[in-house]
Amino acid sequence: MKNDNNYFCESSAIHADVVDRVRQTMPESSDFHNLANLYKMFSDNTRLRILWALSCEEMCVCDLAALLSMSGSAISHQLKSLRLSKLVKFDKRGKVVYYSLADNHVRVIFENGFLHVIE
Amino acid sequence: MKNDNNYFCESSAIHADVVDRVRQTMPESSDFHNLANLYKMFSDNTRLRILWALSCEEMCVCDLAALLSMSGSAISHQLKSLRLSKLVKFDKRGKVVYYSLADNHVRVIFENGFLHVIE
DNA sequence: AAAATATATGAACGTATGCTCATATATTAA
DNA sequence: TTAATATATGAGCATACGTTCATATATTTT
Repeated sequence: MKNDNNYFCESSAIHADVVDRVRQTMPESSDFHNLANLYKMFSDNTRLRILWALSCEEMCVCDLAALLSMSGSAISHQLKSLRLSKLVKFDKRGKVVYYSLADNHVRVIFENGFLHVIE
Repeated sequence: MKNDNNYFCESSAIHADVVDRVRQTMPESSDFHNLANLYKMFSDNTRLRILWALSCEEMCVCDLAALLSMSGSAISHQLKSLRLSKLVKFDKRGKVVYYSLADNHVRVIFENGFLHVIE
């Protein structure tokens, strides 16, 4: 017989003490949500290269499109995500919009990531 | 008239010097690929909570299912991804499989992430 | 004012992703 | 040996995501 409890393993949770202990120190749900969204920005090749480029120098949309051999539209869409996540800031000068990193956290996150990847 | 060059902004790349400079220091394509895949593991709420739980204590599939109120199947599928990414290791004792973090890099990545999220 | 340029954005489309469900395998218990 | 338990896995499905395309807006150039 398959009842609801089966799915949640309650009738047989092998280490209730472990589960309880971990549960009590769990960060808030919203923290995980925010963290997942932050890492999502780093989980796409295009966004990753954009962030890396901006960690070198301020660049406009057209520069980024040329650097990555992609359409300005694709770059612009990704920049919108990065803006919404507050990872980049921009400065419009004439008809050109210059993007740069919002703060240095991004650089730190990069460094740690590369450390792990290179091993 | 719309030609191929339009899409790559070559005819008008506003700052060819900047683009060239950044291009020359670009990491290899495979590095970005690996890094994106690493962060992808951290970009999902379920995986993030699994990793966090395992950063506290070694846990079996059933424990994790109970902790996160999810099916063992869902947990098992995610653990497979984490295994393939070499972020977790496991130890089968009897019919129970105990999972734990593969190394301490995961903890470091977590700490940096939370720092940014909390601000 | 009209044309050209840089960027932004909504819709559409194909692909990737995460979960469920059914089922398989391995181990222990009866 | 048979039943029960813990985990793994493939197929299917609904949703999310990233790019293209068409088009809009803002600014500069002619």
